[in-house]
Amino acid sequence: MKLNPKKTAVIFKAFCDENRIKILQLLTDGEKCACKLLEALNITQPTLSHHMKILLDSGIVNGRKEGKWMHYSISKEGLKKAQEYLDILKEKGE
Amino acid sequence: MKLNPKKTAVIFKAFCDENRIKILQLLTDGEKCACKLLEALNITQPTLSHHMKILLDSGIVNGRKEGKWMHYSISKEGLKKAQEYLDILKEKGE
DNA sequence: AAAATATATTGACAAATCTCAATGTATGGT
DNA sequence: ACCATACATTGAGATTTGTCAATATATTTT
Repeated sequence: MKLNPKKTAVIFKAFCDENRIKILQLLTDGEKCACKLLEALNITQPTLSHHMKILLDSGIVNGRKEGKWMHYSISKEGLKKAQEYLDILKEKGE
Repeated sequence: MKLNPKKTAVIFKAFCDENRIKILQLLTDGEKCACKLLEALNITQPTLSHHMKILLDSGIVNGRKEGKWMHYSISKEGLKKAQEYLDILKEKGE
């Protein structure tokens, strides 16, 4: 198997920033709205919004809008895909 | 389990640059010296050296010096650790 | 319709990252 | 000792990224 370098980099951008790791960690105990995440982090609302966009683009996080609220949760499929990509790097290509 | 945000980000920096993905992909079929990697990539030697340092720091790549040559290979332990970190993000914290 | 709330977008700035040319450091060969 | 080779380091420029204040949009409430 072969990875698309550009696409792969986009996926793993989810994990290469300190605040995004914190966000993902907060989401491990279930779906949370942006306002809850904001409370737990020492960043401003636009900064959170910026990180959430990157996380959505990576496919590691899902978003669901409900009224005024944006609910975010970890995408198991996204995580699974990321792990599969790491598996590909383990494969010995003959 | 809890992740250290800073350390985790350092590990995953290995995968969030296009050229580093290409490098990792080249290493999937076994150990290679820097000169071979350089041939295969459209970057200068200092740029390669820069990326290899990041890859070594991440623990995803091992380095072995033999005479004039630097041999790089994928660290299975490093990859395993990265996958374990992704597993932690899957865990539902009650 | 006006006000309030939750989030996104824009624009600006600072810091980090990527890249290269030039130079430095080992190591091996002559 | 000198030269060549393989790689690392330094320094500089360009791009990207992270951050914030200000503003915009969407939704609910009054």
